[in-house]
Amino acid sequence: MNKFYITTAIPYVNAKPHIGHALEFVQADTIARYNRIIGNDVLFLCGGDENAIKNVQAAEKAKRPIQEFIDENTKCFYDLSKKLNVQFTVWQKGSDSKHHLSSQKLWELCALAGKIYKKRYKGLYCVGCELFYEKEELDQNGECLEHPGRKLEEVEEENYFFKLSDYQKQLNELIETDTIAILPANRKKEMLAFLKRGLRDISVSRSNTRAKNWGVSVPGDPAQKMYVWFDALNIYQSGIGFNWDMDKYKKWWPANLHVVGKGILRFHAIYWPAFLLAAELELPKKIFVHDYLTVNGQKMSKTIGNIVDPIPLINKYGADALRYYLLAKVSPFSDGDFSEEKLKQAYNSDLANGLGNLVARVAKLCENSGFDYPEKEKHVFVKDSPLVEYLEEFRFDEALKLIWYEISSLDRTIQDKTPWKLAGEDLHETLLFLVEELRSISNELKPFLPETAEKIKEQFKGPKIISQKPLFPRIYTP
RNA sequence: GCCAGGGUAGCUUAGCGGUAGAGCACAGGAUUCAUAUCCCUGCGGUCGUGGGUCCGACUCCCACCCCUGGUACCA
Repeated sequence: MNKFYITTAIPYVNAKPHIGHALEFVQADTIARYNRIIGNDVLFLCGGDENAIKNVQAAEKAKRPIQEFIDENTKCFYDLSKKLNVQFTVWQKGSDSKHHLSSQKLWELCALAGKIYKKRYKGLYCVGCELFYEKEELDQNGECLEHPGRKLEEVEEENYFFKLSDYQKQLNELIETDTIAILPANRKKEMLAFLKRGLRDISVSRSNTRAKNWGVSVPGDPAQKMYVWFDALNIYQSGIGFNWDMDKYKKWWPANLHVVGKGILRFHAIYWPAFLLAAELELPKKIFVHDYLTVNGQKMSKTIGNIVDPIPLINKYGADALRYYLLAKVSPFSDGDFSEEKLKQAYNSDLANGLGNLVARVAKLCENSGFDYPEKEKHVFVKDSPLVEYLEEFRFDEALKLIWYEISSLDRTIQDKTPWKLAGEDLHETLLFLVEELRSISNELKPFLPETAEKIKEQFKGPKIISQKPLFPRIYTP
């Protein structure tokens, strides 16, 4: 049995989850479930990036105590995962003291290796945003886009820096040779292009004042907090015991797969491996980079007010319906679009008329026949089969297309054999074939639509098969 | 600005030198085991725009337009 350690990105908890988070959860869960089915020992981690300054700002805006605000938002993400049947094994909070100690250990290892040093940093600071900006990021008046009319201050601060520049050659080699594999290939090229331009050292700490005294303290310097990414990435290690249960850590590290959105690839492909190299720890094996969801062709944004909350959709259509949409109708390697209209369409044509109707008609035929259908075990994830290849390449859309082709083939077979006109051995043989095919389909659906797969399995396990209420009742109203 | 990827029927997309394929949606027909379902047939494309190469281009070359991402110490 091989171990398989998979992570999603650690969501920011400054706001409630949206449908984009659901996309990543479901993609990663499908990979995790697939690995469990083929017999791997799986650990599936998510958590909350709770130490970012933006969380503090969001809490202040909401006039709430920080910890309370964060705990509440974190719970929303956790609840979403539950509602989507996403089976995380570990949920690591960034505000957890174990995580703090673990991150301090990582820092100490980097410092011990001589890769962290102190330097004065001078930059243009926007008090409104509480962020530093580069000159190129500002408008023609030299003011930040969010706060026009407000002058930026030149702030000088002493920070700790990480010697990222030492790792350019090594990282290039690691990515080039797929020692750290980045999928799809154009994302790998993007990172190689980034490396080619040369790496600068990065600041990895903030003054307590600037961090609003929130976050992980720098070891040996209580006046400074860690740069959020330094500790956020380390959630992948702190969640599995780094510096608090080393046996557990040794069992699971390194990560076999990080699932991330395209916007945070650099942190995972460049910074994270560099920190680990400095600390002389092992490196993640693979990074799967998905794109984003638009809504009705528009980018989701608070300003436009088109953020889609997945919870009501799950309540209305069911977790598997949303899972189906996100996996089958969104291309994993390019931006996909979401609208409730499209979800409803996919629900009615593919789930209600397709899978659901097929299940209903076969069940009724079996019930009417009065025959027995003894259960047989069958493996569907056969090495080198197209379905497995699609799964290994994260082509969930193609994988489901394949399964839906089988569904419509079965419908055609039924049409062709007209079992309602048959009797005796002819009928039994035909129905046995249909039942076996349906059992295969339910097995194949397990990583994608776990609840539905289970229902079909139960209904068709035999020996007696009877009709039950529809899996996906058709939806007529808007 | 520069770099990478993309623009194919209403929607999602396959094809990447030899008279455009699929699914959904839509229209008609047939059937009744089934969730007004399923099955069959049909409708629907000057393949982003303008040039060029070639006997022949969605497919190769050039220019331009639009979309997405990257272009670091914001996430």
